Amino acid sequence: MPQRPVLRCADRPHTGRVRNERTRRAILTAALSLALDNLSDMTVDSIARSAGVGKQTIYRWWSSKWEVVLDALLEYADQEVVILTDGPLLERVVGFLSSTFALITGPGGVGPLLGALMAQAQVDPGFAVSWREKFVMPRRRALMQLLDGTVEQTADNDAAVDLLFGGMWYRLLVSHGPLDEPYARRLAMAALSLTCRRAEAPPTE
Amino acid sequence: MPQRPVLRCADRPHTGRVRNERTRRAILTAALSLALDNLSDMTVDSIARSAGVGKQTIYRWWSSKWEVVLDALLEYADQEVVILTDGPLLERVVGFLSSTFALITGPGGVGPLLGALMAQAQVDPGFAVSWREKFVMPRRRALMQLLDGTVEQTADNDAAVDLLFGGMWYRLLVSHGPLDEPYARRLAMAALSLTCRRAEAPPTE
Amino acid sequence: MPQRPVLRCADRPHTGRVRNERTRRAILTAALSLALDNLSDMTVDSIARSAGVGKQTIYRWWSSKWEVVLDALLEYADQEVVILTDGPLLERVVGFLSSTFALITGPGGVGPLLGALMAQAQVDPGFAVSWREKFVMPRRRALMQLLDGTVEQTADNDAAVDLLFGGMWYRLLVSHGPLDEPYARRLAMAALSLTCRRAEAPPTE
Amino acid sequence: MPQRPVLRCADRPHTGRVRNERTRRAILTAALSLALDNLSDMTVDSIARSAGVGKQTIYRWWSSKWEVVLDALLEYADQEVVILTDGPLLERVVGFLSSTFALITGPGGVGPLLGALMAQAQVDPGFAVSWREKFVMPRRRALMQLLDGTVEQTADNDAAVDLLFGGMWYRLLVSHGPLDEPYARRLAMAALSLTCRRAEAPPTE
DNA sequence: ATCTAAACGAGACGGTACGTCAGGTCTTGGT
DNA sequence: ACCAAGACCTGACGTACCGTCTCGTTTAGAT
Repeated sequence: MPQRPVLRCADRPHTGRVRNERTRRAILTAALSLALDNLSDMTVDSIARSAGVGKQTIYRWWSSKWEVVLDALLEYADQEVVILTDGPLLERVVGFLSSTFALITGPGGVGPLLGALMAQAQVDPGFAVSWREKFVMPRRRALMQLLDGTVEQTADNDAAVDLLFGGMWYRLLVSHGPLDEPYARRLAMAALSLTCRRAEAPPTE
Repeated sequence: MPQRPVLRCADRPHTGRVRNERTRRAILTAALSLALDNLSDMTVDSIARSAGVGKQTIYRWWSSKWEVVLDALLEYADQEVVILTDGPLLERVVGFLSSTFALITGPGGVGPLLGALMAQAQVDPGFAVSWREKFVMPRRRALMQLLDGTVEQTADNDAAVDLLFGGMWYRLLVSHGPLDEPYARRLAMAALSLTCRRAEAPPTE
Repeated sequence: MPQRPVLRCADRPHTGRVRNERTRRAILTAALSLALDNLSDMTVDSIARSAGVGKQTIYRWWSSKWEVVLDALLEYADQEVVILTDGPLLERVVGFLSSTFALITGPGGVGPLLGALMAQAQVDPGFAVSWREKFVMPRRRALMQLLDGTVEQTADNDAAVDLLFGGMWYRLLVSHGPLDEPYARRLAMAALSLTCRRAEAPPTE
Repeated sequence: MPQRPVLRCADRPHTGRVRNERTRRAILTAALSLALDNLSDMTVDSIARSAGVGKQTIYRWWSSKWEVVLDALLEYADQEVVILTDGPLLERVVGFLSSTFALITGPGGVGPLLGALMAQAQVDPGFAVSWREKFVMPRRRALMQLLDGTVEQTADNDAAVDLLFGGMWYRLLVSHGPLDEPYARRLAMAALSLTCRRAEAPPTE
C-alpha cells in the first residue's frame, strides 16, 4: 500500500480530501490487466486512461508504473500460494513449489510479468528495493519457515531456499524447461539434502 | 560475430569496401566499457560517440545495443572460466562455479551487466534467442559435460544444471547473499545428490 | 469586487458564515506581491499558499488568477494618477501621462504586470471583458474627460485618446524607448493637434 | 530562418544528413494554419502531427512553438505591406498604415495571431528578443525610412513611429475601435505634426 | 586508371513514452 | 455556510532514446 505524501507532522491530524480508495483500486486493476494482457501496452498513459484517472494521480502515489503493477500483483497473488501444514516435509515443500508454479505457468499466468519485474529490478535500483522488500523477501521467509519451522537463518537454510527459488526463477527466466511437479520434486529433494543431512538421514558416517 | 548484410548472390563474388575490423573492435570495446561503468549511460548514441562511429555502422552489424554488448561480453569473458579435468567430480563442479562467480562479483565485475542482459531477454523476444543461443546454452552444455562426461540429456541432469545455474542467477539477480566458495560447494553437493544417486553412493541403501 | 455566489432569494436574509474580508485582502496582497516580484511564480497554488488560503476560496470569488491580480492592481493603483484641473490643456494632459508613466516604470513598477494582463486579455476572452471594463475603459473615460471636459465621443476624440494610450502601451509592450516626460509631451502635442484643430489655433491661415 | 545547431567549426565543412527543406516548410505551414484557424489548437503536438513530423524535429530548430509561428508569419506576411514611393508624404504614410491594417483585420486576418505573439513576448523574455528583432524592429525601420527618407533616429522621429504603431497596436489589442482608413489618416496627421513642424509648415512663429 | 558497390562518420528525422507542471474542480473535516 | 487542505482530472510541455534515413567521403576489388 503506497503512502508517499504523508510527511505529515504527527500532531496535525489530517486535512483535505481523503484518498479515494476506488481510484486506487481502479489503477491497480487497470495496471494488472494491461500487464497480463500485453506487457508492452502497459504504459503510464494507458494505465491512466483505462483507469479513468490522471497521470498525476498515479505519480502521486507510486514512483513508477512498476511499483504500481508490483502492488497490483501482491494484492492479486498474495493469497494464492498454499502452505500445507502436515504431511512429510518433502511433500510440503513440493506442494509449495507446485502451487507457485501453477500461478506462473499456463494461460493468464503471471510468468511474463514476474520476468518483467525481475528485469526492471536489474535496471532500476529504486524499484529493486521495493521488489526485494515486498516480493522476494516475504516469499523467502515463507519458504524458510516451511523448511525448519522457524525463520532461523543458517547458511544451509539460505542455500536451500536460494536453490529452490533459484531453480524456479532460472526456468522462468530462461524458459527452456517446464515448471512442473517432477521438477518441483527434484528441487525439493536436492534442497532437503542440504538442510536435513543430520536431522533425517545422515548420508554415510 | 554478426554478419547480417550478406544476402549476396552466390555468383557475384564481392564488391565494395570491406568491413573494418578496427571499427568493430572499437564498438565492442566502447559498449563494454560503458556497460561496466554505468549501464544507463550505455545508449546507442553514447556507444557510437565514444567509438567514433556512426550509429548506422552499429545497426548495420547488430540489431540492438544489447546484441553489441552481448558480443562484447562473449569476447571478454569466454575464456575466463576454467574447466578442471581431474580431481573428484565435486571439486570440478565447485571449481567451475567458483571461477564463474569470480567473473561476476567484485569491482569491475560483470554481474550488473549480466543482470541487465537477462533483463533485456525478458522483454525483447528477439534478443532472448541470441541470449539463449550465445550465452545460456553454451554454459549449460559446458556444465552438463562436466557433470557426466557427456551431453546426454536426462531429466536429472537437466534439473542438476538448472539447480546450479539457478542458484547462481538467483543470488546474482536478487543480490541478497554472497556468491562465494561455500555457496558454490553447497550448490554442487545438492546437485550431485540428484545425478549421482545411483552412480556414486546411494544415500541410504 | 467580485461577487459571484450571491444568487440569494431576497427574503432569505443570510445564512452561513459571512465572507471574510481579511481573507480577501490576504489573497489580493499575496497575488500582487507575487506578481510584482516574479510573474511566473504567480500560480494559483502559490497565491493560495502565501495567502494561507485554500485554492477553492480563490475560485469561489474570482474565476482565474488574472481576475485576482487585476482586482489587486485596481485597489493598488487606482488613486495614484493625478488629474490636474487647471493650467493649460497641454500641461494637464502631460501631467496625466507622466503620472501614469511613473506608476509603470522604475523598480517595483507595475509595467511587467500590466504587460502580462494585456497579454492574458489577448488569449482569454473571458478575462478580456473584465480587463476592458475594469481597467481600459475607465482610463479612457478619465482621459477623454480631461481632453474636452466631457465624455462626448467623436472620432477625433477617440483617435486622440487611442493615440495617447497607444503611444504609452506601445513603448511599454515593446520596451524599446523610455516612458519619460519628453515623450509624454510629444504624445500630448500630437494628440492635441487632432482635437484642437479648430478650437485653439488653426495651424496655418 | 532558424539555425540553432550550427555551432560548427568554420573549418569543418559539413557532415551528416542535410536539413530537409520540405520538413521545415511543412512545420511552418502547419503552425500558421493552426494558428490562424484556432490559436488554442496550436500545440506543439498538433503542429508536429499535422506536419507529419516528430516533436523533436521542431525543438531541434526552434525553441518554442512561438518561434515557429513567428517565422511562419514572417514568411507569410513579409511582402504584403506596400510602400509607396511617390505622392505626398501624408498619403504614403496613410498607405503604409492602411495596407498593414488590411493584413490584420477581416476574416483570415492575422490580428489575433499578432495579439498572441505580442502577448507571448510579455511573458517569455527569450521570445521577446526574437519578436523585437525579427518583427517589431524591421517594421519600425521601414516606417522610419518612409517618414524622412532615412533611418536617422531623432526623438521626434521615434515618437512619431511609436505613435503610429502605438495607435495601431492599441486598437488591435484593446479592440474597441476599427482599424480603418479614417483612423489611419488621423494617426498619420498627428504623427506628421511632430516630424514636419519645421519642414513643412511651422505652426506659428 | 577507372568504375562501382559498399562501408563509414555525421546527423537529421519520425516516433513512443516518460515525468512534470499548472489550471480548475471536488471532497474531506473543522469552525 | 465558509474555509484550509489537498486529492483529483485534464492537457500541454520538454526530454530521452530508439531505429531509420540521407548526405558526402572513403576504400577496395573488378574491369
